[in-house]
Amino acid sequence: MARPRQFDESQVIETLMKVFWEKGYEATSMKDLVSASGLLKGSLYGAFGDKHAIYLAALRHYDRTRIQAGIDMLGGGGSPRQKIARLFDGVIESTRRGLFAGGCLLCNASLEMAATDREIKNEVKTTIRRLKVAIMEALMPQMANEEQAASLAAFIVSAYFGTRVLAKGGAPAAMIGDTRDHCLQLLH
Amino acid sequence: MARPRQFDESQVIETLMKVFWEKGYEATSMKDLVSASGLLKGSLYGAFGDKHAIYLAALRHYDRTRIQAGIDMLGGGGSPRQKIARLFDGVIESTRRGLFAGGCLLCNASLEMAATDREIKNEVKTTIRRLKVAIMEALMPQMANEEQAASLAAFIVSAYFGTRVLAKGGAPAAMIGDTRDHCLQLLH
DNA sequence: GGATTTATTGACCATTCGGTCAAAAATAAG
DNA sequence: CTTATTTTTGACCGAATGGTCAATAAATCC
Repeated sequence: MARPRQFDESQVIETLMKVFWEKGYEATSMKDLVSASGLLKGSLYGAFGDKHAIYLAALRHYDRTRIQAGIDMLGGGGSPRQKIARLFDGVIESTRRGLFAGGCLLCNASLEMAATDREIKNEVKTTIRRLKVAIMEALMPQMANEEQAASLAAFIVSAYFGTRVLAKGGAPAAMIGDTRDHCLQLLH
Repeated sequence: MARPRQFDESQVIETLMKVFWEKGYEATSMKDLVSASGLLKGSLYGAFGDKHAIYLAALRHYDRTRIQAGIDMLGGGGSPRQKIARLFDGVIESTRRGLFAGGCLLCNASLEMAATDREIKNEVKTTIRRLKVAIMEALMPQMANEEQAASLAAFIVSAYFGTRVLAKGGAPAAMIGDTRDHCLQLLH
């Protein structure tokens, strides 16, 4: 009954996300998004809405893919200690290789946007909670009770986010390794 | 022999810094800087250079004042444990009161600018090292050797930066308290 | 007071910004 | 084929962007 979309929405949002991921919200122009996606402005507005809506969609896509990948890693086999180690090893690995400069989109969004943008802040808050709960569940086998797990999980999220700041700030990979080691030390 | 400046440079840079601190680099316009400082564009360019140079000057001012204030706190009396506790209590305090939304300018700069701006990255890297060394020295009395102190300091910087991300992302103050407690736990 | 030097001022610049819209094109239903 | 519906397209918009500059003003030195 009508003309169909000539692109795959989820494929396009993956591309758009990467632009925001690398450059941040303000430094990304609609022109950047247009040329990265291959679509024209009108199509982007038609499919996703304005720049802000695209950013929000990108952030949700990041949650559904990258954060979920981290959570999946936590769900795999091994001791709590091994699971948490895997989380940090991902950062160390990508710092050593130094290919992609985006860091963590969730952290980027938290610092660039959350203070002035309620909608983004809510999204960030929700995703942080999701990650914390997943870490908590990974820890449970070794914990005396839920409160203990929750508080250690909060701590690990902090340390993890801290490594993302350090990594982007050009700190040596050894600092991230040190952080990892001390976190694991808290798991006996 | 010539007309003198009609403003106090260091007073103006304090004001300019606060604008970048709250809004970030890209979201801050020259108009913002003009109206915050009370100066006109030409005077700003004459005294500090272009927008990028002003940002760099602001970052250095942040190092000289706010980071130095943190370092001074570490230098005061008390056990290593008490000194580190003070560092985190500052974040918890300001999170609870929730007055100023800027978070930590050093973290903001690291995530917004360091990946794409070599000059900013160098400044960030230097300041992070300065902070790490200060923490290290605060820890020394309780450490077996310098390497141990260095690695624990790296870890504390990570956790500390992590709390700045969490705080801006709207995480509850309790999460920051949990982070603090687990850090202190590593100091006997 | 005249000369010299620097700071201030505000008009001005080209470019880019995010966003809109009417016309054209493509599809499916009748 | 006609009609109805939606997407695509690219020209277009006003506003805001970072930055420049010539004219003016204020100070010091001789």
